[in-house]
Amino acid sequence: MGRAPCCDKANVKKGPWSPEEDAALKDYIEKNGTGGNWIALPQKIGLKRCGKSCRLRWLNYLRPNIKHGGFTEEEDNIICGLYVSIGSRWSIIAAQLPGRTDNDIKNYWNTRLKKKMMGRRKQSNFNTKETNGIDDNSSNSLSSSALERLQLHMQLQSLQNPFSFYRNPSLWPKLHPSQEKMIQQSLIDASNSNTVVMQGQKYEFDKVKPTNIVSGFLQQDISTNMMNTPKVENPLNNNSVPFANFGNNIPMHSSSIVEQTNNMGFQQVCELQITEHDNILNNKITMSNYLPQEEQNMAGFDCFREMNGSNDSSNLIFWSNDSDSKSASTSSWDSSTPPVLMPEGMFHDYELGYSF
DNA sequence: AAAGTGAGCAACCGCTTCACG
DNA sequence: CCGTGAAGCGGTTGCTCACTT
Repeated sequence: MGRAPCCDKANVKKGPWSPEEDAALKDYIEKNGTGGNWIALPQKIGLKRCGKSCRLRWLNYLRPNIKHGGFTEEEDNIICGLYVSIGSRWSIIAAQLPGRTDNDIKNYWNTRLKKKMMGRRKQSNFNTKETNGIDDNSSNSLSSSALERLQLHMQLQSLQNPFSFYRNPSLWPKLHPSQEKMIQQSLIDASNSNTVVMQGQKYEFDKVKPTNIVSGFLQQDISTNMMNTPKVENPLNNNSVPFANFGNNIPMHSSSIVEQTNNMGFQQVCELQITEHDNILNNKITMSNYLPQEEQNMAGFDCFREMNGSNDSSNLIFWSNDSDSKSASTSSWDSSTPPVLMPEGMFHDYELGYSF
């Protein structure tokens, strides 16, 4: 016995909207608003449509200032970056792209952007697949989304061979042996050099440095586990980061994804995401870099959580501070307080970052 | 020219979350 | 605190159209 339907399914029209229906809905809402009740709306207008259908049509198509198609490279970068970071939370991603709807972004990702990304992945992954003998089916326990993000992350990691947590298994969640093998192979691949060039800068692996723990994250002493601290040979662009907040400690990344991905190439953004993951997993930053506070407890690295085979976030050592789990739904497009990436709040969780 | 195929996208479905009495 | 209805959300479906065989 399921719940009652929201409308009389027999008497509502389904399928594509006609121009007349569009005009009626648009005209009514522009004059009277939604009245806070979508279910009652079609009756008032005289439309034989479900209220949910009206809402969807308005939000995704009729609403003013909606953009369709023609995604820019910058938008690609933002979507890519946020997808790797927070997964398929389309409403949150859409909130960072004015004029874009979650449905549009979802479709765009599923039909084009993912292929673009995976295309790079496949190309560069061809050789390592030949030699490492790891069966793709070994990761069946992961959801496709989580696996996809993990693969993207790892592949991009091995592409650029950066310093990262992959050399530091003690910080990992518990994995299935096959998953562990898969990741460790990536480490081997990445271990040939102690120098890496990222975003036009050369980084060099250096001695281990202790780092403070950021509030809300790992409650263990990671000083002995910390990854080698990258040495920045060329100064970062001071215009992009409020360095004054950190004294001599300079975080690897600058402000928000939105700001940072401007003028970046696709690959560069993905590199950035690797760095972001590394920083988070090394407890240097928190999700506040991406999400408003109320989102942070929700938007974890679900792929790792899934790998751990549990929804219990307490099982992950780097996943804590579960006190407030307000829903993501406050982030919807038509919310009165849409979430935005707030540059001024970006760094409040930093305590120490990378040092020269 | 017709049939087959696949990409793109609008819309739907059903579950979750929120708000309110 | 609980129950209920509405809104929000993400996954999925199915239609259309362009391209290929």
